Amino acid sequence: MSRQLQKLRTRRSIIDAAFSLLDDQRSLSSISLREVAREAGIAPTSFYRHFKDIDELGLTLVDEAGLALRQLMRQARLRIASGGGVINTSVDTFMEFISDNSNVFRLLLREHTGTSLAFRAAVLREIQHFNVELTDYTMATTGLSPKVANLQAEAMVKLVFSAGAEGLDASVEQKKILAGRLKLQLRFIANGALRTTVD
Amino acid sequence: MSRQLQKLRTRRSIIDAAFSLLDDQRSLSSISLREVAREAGIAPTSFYRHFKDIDELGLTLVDEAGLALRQLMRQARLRIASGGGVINTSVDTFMEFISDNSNVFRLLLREHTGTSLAFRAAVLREIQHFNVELTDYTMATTGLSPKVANLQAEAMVKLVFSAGAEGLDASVEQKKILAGRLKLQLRFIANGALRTTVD
DNA sequence: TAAATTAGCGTACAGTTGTAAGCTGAATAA
DNA sequence: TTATTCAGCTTACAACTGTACGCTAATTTA
Repeated sequence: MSRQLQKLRTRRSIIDAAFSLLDDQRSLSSISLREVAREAGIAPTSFYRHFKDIDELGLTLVDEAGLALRQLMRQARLRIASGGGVINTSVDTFMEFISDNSNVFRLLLREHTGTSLAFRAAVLREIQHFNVELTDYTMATTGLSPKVANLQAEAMVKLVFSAGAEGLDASVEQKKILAGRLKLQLRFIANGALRTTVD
Repeated sequence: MSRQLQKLRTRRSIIDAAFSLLDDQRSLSSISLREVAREAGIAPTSFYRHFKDIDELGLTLVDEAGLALRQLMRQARLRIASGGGVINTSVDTFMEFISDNSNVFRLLLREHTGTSLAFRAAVLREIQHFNVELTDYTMATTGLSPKVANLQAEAMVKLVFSAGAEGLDASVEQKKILAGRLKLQLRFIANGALRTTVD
């Protein structure tokens, strides 16, 4: 087998090993290099052939998680096009995502308020993507001013992420209730933004 | 000096030591018993005379942090009584709090999404206090239905905490901007809740 | 084919961790 | 006064950490 390909595969197995360790009891700052290496089936020192640090691996994981979320958004946009309502479709898509990729979302959630400045910044960048896209969408569909559209988008993204956090630990029925409540809260904001005078 | 008193003092110095270690780079799960003991000026094993675990200390810290926040709310209520608007006064009081007690708020924020189920539950209880009190207040002052009042309160608390998180890393000017934006977003919700039909 | 590169390994070390065991001296109780 | 209690200490140990160093074997290059 080609050397390059093998290296890529090992790298992937390190990344996968790390994700699998990030359950609801572990965070990036609490997994050790040796533990990741063990899970990936390599010697501790071999780790360094792929990443300078555990931190470099961490940033890679945040990037991958952000990418997965952005792909989710594209998917949601497709579903919106085929009817169902923006809020409904977006919330449902999002809730599906956190159920199917709980460790991925958990990583973003955890590191958003975590102990590493670099990780926090990386997660914030990903969230900013959401804010920008939702702001643009809002301006295009409602004609709200940039300022109001941005405030609305930011508030909505915060509520969605916050509900997602609750959803991680919730049962299926609880998630349904949660999604219903979230949709109403988002409508509050949408309706309120239309009628609130700014400045 | 009395033995009892001395024990209480040592206990306090352990708690204070722990809080002082919880800066923006450390969380409960990353501070060690030995480190806390070192900071408190006692031998590592003496720690056990006061707490069974590092976890027991952690729960104590969360309780103290929650208490501090509840005291803050009382203070805010007093200020509201003397005029200025509910949202304005509450946000300003809250922002002052996170500036003056950043490590206390950071603890709640961190453990809210942290790796310990017990800590997450403890923080959630504290947040629930906020939701309940704000729900009651909203029903009393606006006459909204319990359901809508609760949805509104929950959304508001989430936005406030989320803005608080951003405020921790922000400069004074940034905090002002943040507070202004938060106030507008809370008005969106307040206005929206009044006008959104539920069910 | 011969030489160079390199992914992965084994060994090793110093530093940290939690905590068990037992001692000491001072505050308290009798 | 004498006996008891107990907060805090010292010492000790096994488990774990990150990572430096040098070797091996196989792929890649010349």
